[in-house]
Amino acid sequence: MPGVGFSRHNHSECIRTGLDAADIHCKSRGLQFTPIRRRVLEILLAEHNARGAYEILDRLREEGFGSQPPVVYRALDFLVANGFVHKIEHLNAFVACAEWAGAHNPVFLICRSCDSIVETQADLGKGAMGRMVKSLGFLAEKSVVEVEGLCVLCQS
Amino acid sequence: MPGVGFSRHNHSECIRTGLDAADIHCKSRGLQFTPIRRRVLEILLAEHNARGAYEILDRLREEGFGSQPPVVYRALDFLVANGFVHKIEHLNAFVACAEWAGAHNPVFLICRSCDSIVETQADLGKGAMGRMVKSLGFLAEKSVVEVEGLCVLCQS
DNA sequence: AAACATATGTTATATTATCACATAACAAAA
DNA sequence: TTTTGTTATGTGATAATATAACATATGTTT
Repeated sequence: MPGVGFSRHNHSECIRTGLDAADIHCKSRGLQFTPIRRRVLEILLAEHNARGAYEILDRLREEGFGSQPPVVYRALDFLVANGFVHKIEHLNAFVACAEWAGAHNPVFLICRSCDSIVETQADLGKGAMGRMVKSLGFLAEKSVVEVEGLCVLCQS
Repeated sequence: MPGVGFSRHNHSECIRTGLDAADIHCKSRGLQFTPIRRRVLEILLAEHNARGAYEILDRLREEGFGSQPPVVYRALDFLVANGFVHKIEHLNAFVACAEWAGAHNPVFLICRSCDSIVETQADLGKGAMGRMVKSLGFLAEKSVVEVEGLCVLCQS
């Protein structure tokens, strides 16, 4: 299992941290972190790669949760809306947030060989890109940055 | 019709330039710029916004071309592979290339109000982002940058 | 003209996502 | 604690996006 920064790490930490952060966030805002939502997040936290909605749905079905598409899409909508999960548009798939700290501008590095995904940060509002956007008078609200290529491990 | 840089411009120029560039490119490489391919590019060049594959297919059908999905997807595949058209992943839609000059690293600014799209350039390989990617040892091959927000005209 | 490669026509199907409506669980107010 | 309103889930149907597979046609090279 490739990991954070495409390197080895104590992955059980990732899982616990992710679930705990969601727990706290929901509690503090009166949101319901229900079993389905928790389980979907847990499934996504299990590995640093993206999974399709129907792949997750299969898991839910096996485990006795509902088996219809809305079940998983609702949970994903909730998790995405609250920043626990991101959608990788390029793959029509979902990945657990790995940089759960404050507002962020995620950048995803997607390895086309092993499918692992690393989430990093980059404020596009700064630098050349920011100036260019500003010069066009565009008001940026949300950005999707997905870089496809080969991770360290897959280059050899 | 909002235009290049979300501003007024002689749009017929955009269309002619786009078609001519494709013509030349194909001729020089022995590629077939067939009626279907030309027409799909023309449809996309008609406005600076993205269109779904099935919307284009409807047009083709009305005009007497084939009416099945592969017809449009094949043409789009060809146009995307040759850089005349880009796919906007966030919208599952396609837009004509507006920066037809050399290899490029397109950045799309998508207005969520009027749906117009501006394509600009930004080499992510440079600056903070580039250093970060490099430090992870990631070999970037292709990038998708899509910024959603409000264009100048729609902010008032 | 023959052989090959490329493009199109067409049927079917896969994959991703949403709608609509009934029921259930939870939360706040009376 | 019942009522009331809101939020979440169950479920069937369908919409929207995309590809597989195979036959036919067109274009290109020899």
